[in-house]
Amino acid sequence: MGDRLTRDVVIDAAVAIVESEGLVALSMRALCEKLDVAVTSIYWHVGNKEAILDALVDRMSSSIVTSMPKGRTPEQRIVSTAQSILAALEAHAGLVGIAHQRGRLTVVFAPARRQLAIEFAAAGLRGVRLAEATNATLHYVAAHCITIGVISRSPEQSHETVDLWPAGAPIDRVAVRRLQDTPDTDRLFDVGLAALTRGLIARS
Amino acid sequence: MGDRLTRDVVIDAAVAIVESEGLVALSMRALCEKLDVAVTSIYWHVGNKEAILDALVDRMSSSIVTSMPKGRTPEQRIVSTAQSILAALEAHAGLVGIAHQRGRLTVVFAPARRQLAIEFAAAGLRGVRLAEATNATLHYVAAHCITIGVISRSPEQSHETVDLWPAGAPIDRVAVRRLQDTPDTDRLFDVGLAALTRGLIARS
DNA sequence: GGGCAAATGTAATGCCGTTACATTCGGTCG
DNA sequence: CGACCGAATGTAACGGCATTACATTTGCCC
Repeated sequence: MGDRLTRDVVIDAAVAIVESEGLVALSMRALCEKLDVAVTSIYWHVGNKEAILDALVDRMSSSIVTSMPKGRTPEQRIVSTAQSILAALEAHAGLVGIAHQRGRLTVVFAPARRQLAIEFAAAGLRGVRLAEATNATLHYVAAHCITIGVISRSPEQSHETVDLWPAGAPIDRVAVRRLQDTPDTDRLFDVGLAALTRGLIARS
Repeated sequence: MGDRLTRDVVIDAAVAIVESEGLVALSMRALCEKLDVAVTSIYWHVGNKEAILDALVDRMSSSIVTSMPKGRTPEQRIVSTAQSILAALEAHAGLVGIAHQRGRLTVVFAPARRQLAIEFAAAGLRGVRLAEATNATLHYVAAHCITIGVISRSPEQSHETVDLWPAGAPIDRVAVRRLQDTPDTDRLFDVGLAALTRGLIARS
């Protein structure tokens, strides 16, 4: 009975719910039930569900630390940085979409953006090209995260296979087989990232 | 009074709602109100809201036509194909996310996937590398579409500017200024796409 | 102890998807 | 023609959601 409700307590409970049952399970009712408190108390302390989501994004933002990039060449360090961002974001997969919706992903990315820009500069890029390369890389990572998040929220994928190569096609059998089954998304990310940085660094 | 309700009529109305007021406005109640019919009639003819969404995705799938790729080099044709997919999907921006959730985006992409694979093959790629390049490019386009869709559904962006370069930084002033303000997403897509294809085609 | 604001609770409103049940309509068959 | 039966539609609810008007309690200060 001595325990007074605090904004922090509410946010803690929200984090707990999201991390154990996912973002969809986060409702005001579930929250007040977990806290054994009336709904209105939450509104008193936090205000809104929007405010709760904002607070969750804040928590995520501050808990994300991007490790130092590894590698000898700028290209390696760029890839390393992007991968470390991805790893950091994947730990809070459900929240990335929300953070993005509120334009907060930019803030979360700030250190990584700085790091990437330095590495692209070290690779010889300047001015507009430097800025565009940095932003394109960040956009690549962000888009991948959000896409994965959207996938993970859906219950079952249909996976209907479409036969692309009925007749004798101008593509070898190995490629055809690989094109049929659904690809590994992580692998896809790495392949794309490597190609993207290579293409960005290369002279126009 | 002679007009009997049909599945097609329901789907038509659903399309109309989505195209005029967006996907969020599509509720069973809004639908039956537009049709001047009881809710249960919709359930009788279509079944579910899930079924309605599926039907919408089907409509989108069949209405998407990817134009012939333009350009002389394979690289140009790959970029052209990806851009034409993007344009086709952006016409139905709201539905892309749903299609993706149900794994239907793969089906929608089928012709484009074929086209891309042929062009990558023309660029000299074979086997696993060919398949991976194709999938990575498609994933790039899809992820961008979904990301844009997520953005467009949010009311207002925060756009809080983070000052990245307080002290004398190893980056030129032009780049810094460009890195400060929020970039144009379409431009970002094009820059990334060009670099991605260049990097994918280049020898390992 | 009185008063006052902070904190919490009760109970409602209006959305949403969905469904149990009653009703009407249209055609077929005796 | 009229009974019948299933297809089609309507009524009215259920449970869940976010939110809020209003009453009530609690804790603290004077």
